[in-house]
Amino acid sequence: MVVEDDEEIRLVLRYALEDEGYRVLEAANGEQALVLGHDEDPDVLLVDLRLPGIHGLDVVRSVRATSKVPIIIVTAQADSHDVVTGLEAGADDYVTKPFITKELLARIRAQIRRANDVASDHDLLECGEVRLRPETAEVQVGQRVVPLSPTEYKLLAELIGARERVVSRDDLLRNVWGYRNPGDGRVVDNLVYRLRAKMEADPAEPVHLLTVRGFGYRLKA
Amino acid sequence: MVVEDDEEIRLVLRYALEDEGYRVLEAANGEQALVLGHDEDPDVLLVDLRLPGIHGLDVVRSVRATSKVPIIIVTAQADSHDVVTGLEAGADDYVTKPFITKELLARIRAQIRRANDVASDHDLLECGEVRLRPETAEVQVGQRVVPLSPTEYKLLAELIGARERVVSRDDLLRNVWGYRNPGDGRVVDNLVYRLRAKMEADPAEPVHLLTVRGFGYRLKA
DNA sequence: CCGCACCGTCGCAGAAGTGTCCCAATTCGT
DNA sequence: ACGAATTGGGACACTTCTGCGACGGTGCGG
Repeated sequence: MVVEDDEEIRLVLRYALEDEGYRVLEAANGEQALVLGHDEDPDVLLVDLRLPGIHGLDVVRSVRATSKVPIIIVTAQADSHDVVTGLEAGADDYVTKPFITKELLARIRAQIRRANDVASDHDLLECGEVRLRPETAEVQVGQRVVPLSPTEYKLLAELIGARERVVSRDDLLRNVWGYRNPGDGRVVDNLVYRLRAKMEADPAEPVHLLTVRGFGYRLKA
Repeated sequence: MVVEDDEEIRLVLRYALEDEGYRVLEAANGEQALVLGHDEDPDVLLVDLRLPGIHGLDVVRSVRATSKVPIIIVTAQADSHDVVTGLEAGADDYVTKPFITKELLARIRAQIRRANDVASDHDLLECGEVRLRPETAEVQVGQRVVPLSPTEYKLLAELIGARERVVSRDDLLRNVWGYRNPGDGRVVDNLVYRLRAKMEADPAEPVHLLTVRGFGYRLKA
């Protein structure tokens, strides 16, 4: 995704990137960037620092707050203060305009390569003995590894995201099933039952996925 | 490790780095760099391109041939050709003299951080027993070698690129077929079926190209 | 001790996801 | 032009997932 207010530069970048086989998203300002970035989940961000509205640095920070996507700053001046600030805000690299296309492409390739390497072990979601593996859609409990169905996966991800806090049935219905109105049968209980059958050694005596009577469910380390 | 023939710059770097708590090795030329690097196995290399004797680029290549240690090029001129060549020789980053110490330090930190994350090789076209041969467009599975059609080749290349991670049908449609919008029939399943017929001993019980129900396909080593 | 709310357990049927095979359209070499 | 290889689409069967309801057990307050 290219975040850049100057249309001419955007086009130059688009053509250069598409020539290399990349799919390109364009954002002319920070707001667009945040919305588009959230919806489309791009593989790399090229961000101009000088943007109308939200400053590029804030875009970097906002994105970095929720994502590990590689961010390359494209800035008009070789201002080393901006660069340092940018890198510390979470950017991974930078180039200064006027940039040499070939160099930019090399840097993009490098970032993508690195992101692929990092992705595997770095997204590891875990809570105590329970480890979720996004790369294979499996749970590992102790030494045992079990494949999960899509719903089971989402449920467990939600619970792990809450660490050891209780998550109510309503919250689960909303975030896993996408329901709007609460109280929709016993879908959650069911899924928990099935999940326990997979990940608990003794499903009748769960040690990882606990019930908190009257409130919901939670994980325990 | 600082590889730099100018003693003054070496000292500047040494002091700056030691101030940050790093331990610094110095090499005044390429030969020293290779020997010292081999014996001491440093965490980061700072390499000047203009060296007496062996050229810095060749140092980069030699080191990169056997190691993944982060290499940062320190070059006297902002010559973009050198930079591109350097990055393609295997360097991870560069700064140009005169450099701002704070920026250099930020880049070193970034490289160390990223080196800790990296785990696997990436341009290797094999995964477990499955090995792709670009020059003949064939797969080798164990001892058996089978020719592939163009689409089969691309599909397998995509899967191998993902190592053992799951790849969704949408991703495959995008990256192998070049589709833009998801959900286009069952082309993927078909290709997988044909690929399994070629590379699996028992296509009904695949051991290499696995289905992850609800998510996509993945390879297994 | 009793009743109630809450939860575990299980069976069932429709829905969704895949494997398998066949066919037509296209491409390419002969 | 003809045939082989490739490839996308579709039909059908089969497996797995998933939502729902029913039943019974358990904890809690009166």
